[in-house]
Amino acid sequence: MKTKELILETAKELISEVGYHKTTTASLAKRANISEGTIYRHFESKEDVLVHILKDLDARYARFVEGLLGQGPICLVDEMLRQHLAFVEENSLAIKIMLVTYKLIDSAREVMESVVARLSNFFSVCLAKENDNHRLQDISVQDAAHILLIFLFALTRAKLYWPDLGDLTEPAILFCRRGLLRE
Amino acid sequence: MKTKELILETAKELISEVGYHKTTTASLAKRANISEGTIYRHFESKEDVLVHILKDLDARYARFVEGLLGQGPICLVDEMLRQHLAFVEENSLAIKIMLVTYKLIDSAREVMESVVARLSNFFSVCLAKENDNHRLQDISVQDAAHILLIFLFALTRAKLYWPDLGDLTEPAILFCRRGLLRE
Amino acid sequence: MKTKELILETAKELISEVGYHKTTTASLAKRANISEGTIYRHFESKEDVLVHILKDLDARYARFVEGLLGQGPICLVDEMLRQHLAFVEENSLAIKIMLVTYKLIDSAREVMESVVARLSNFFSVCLAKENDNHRLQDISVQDAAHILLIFLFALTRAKLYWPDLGDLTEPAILFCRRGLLRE
Amino acid sequence: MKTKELILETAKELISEVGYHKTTTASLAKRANISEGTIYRHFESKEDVLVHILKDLDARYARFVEGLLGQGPICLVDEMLRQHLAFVEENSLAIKIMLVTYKLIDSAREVMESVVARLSNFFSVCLAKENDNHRLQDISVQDAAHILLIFLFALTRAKLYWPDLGDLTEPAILFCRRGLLRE
DNA sequence: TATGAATGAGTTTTCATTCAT
DNA sequence: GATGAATGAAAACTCATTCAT
Repeated sequence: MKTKELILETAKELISEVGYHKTTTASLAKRANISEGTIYRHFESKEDVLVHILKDLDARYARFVEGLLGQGPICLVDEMLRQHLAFVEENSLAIKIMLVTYKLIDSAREVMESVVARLSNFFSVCLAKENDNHRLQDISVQDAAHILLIFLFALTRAKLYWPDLGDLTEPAILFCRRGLLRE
Repeated sequence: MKTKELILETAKELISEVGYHKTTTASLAKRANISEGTIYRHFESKEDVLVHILKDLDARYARFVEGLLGQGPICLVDEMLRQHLAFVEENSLAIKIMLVTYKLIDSAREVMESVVARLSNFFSVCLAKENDNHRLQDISVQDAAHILLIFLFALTRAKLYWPDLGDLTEPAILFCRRGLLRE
Repeated sequence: MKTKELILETAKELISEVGYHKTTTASLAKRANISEGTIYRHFESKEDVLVHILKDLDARYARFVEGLLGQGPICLVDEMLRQHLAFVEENSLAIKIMLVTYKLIDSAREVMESVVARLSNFFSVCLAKENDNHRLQDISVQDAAHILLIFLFALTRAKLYWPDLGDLTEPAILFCRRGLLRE
Repeated sequence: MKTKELILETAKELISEVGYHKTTTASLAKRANISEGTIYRHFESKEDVLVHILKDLDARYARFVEGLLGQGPICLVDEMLRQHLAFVEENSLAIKIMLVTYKLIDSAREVMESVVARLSNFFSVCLAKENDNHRLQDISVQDAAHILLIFLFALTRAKLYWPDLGDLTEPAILFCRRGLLRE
């Protein structure tokens, strides 16, 4: 693994464990078995490390959504949620970081907004299709997209932060179908 | 206003605006028009200020839930969500603080867990009643409670952090009723 | 007890227990059940409290020496040491304070010097008498006085700080007599 | 000189001059011509600097005693005192610090106790030999060891803090021999 | 590229002292 | 005389960043 990647991976672990402010450049260097100075050979600042982690997440998510949309016309609520939660699982560390930093650090907020915009747009597209098929309950596509959006974040947080609640995926999918779609 | 309350109110503003770590005792003192030393006459440490804010929120929430449960046998999903969101509005600053600190500061996590336990218990009680009346869809009371729990937090976050999404209260209530209850 | 005395007595306890720097005006006020401001009604500063304690000790010691010298021509080494150690016991707190502060606080050093001068002079007078009676070993009166002086301080410290060593009074007196006097 | 040693040497000077509490990290850094932060690269805390000074003294003293005991069976009171006072002269700063801090700072007390234990044990061994040769006056070995112990500390303090008294080494040795040993 | 010692501005915290009541 | 809240200067300590090697 290249040094730069090593720093990023280590930072992901550390920040998701203890938070951005409690992750010091000293602790990061120690955990990665490099010197503090080396961090600054690869990144402009501590915040820059964070930005790289989040920008990378944003890019992965962009590819993920592209992949989903390219799969064809099928775009069911079930599938959408299931796949998203799989994405969450694969990118849990970076997502954890995004969710706790976007209110605290400006550069993180921008990335969060980009992800949210992409996600929101994706849901709108999918739900518009369902609406065309008259499968949507009487709710505006936009409201439905927003509700789906925040509900997905809720599930994400449940998965990442409250694993004690158990795996809510299946009942949640059922709940969403009933809540949004006609039989 | 007593100095102690002044400090707490100012801290609520400041922390909810810029976060706990960026709120320094110096900035807090300046905003409250007191000296830094005065903070330490009333609180043991900076973290103690945070704990007071959150413990106070926990107490308010306990009273709120007690009030709801005391209102009588009526305990509909509609009402539950509406009242909770009103509570959120009235305590928006402290709730914002709780939501961004509970993953970062141990003492905040404890308060969060207390609030969640109370809320979860409340939802279980309410949904058990709906279940007795055979109004609950085929979903376990516990799963339903958990889903309601995380969805309420999602709505709270939407209200506090993403006001651009507009007021989702009514569509969200409809969504929940459809998702959880029979006609 | 007058407030001023109460403060002095409490300060003696506290300073001899934890030292001058760790004795804060807040802890002193709390232990004495008065307010911090009250200390400043009776003393100019925290150091002034210390000075009063030590000046008082100095005065007591002056009276003590006067008493000894007034007792008549008898002035044996035995008696001198025994009486001094009794004085130490009666004024243990203030002496403890003097012994740990005289190197650290200027005003304390002055008092210590006064006590030492008085003590040294007293020993010189006594030993000069012994010398006139040809009871002193071949050692100058001054050297003998100095040795007695530092040995007395050593015994004092042993009594106050190393009680585990047991009561060394009697063997110490024997040691001194053998060391300084002819049979 | 390495920075760590520079800090230790400077701290020795400063603390022995003005005391531990009046030695601030700022004054230490200034005197050593380094920044305050540098102190904390080499030591965990201000107290840790003190502990290093005292632990180092303890180690030196251990080596010194080992050296003395290894010199062979000769172990006369004269020699013992003379050598110890030479040790005091060579380590005057650290010893000064130990003598004024051991009542005030817990970690210093521990080191003092270690030194005292070593010293006490050493004196017991030596005096037991003198006793075997029937050279000891009628005094228990333990009492004699304790008296020698406190008398040595008295001489140490005289040397370090009351140089005005002149060099008492020779009369003090004579005094001890007469006080403890038979002709 | 990598190091790691050094920096210094910034942070929390302490505490003797003051002063309006 | 007594109070105790408020002060502010100074203390210990932290940490992102730099730079000579």
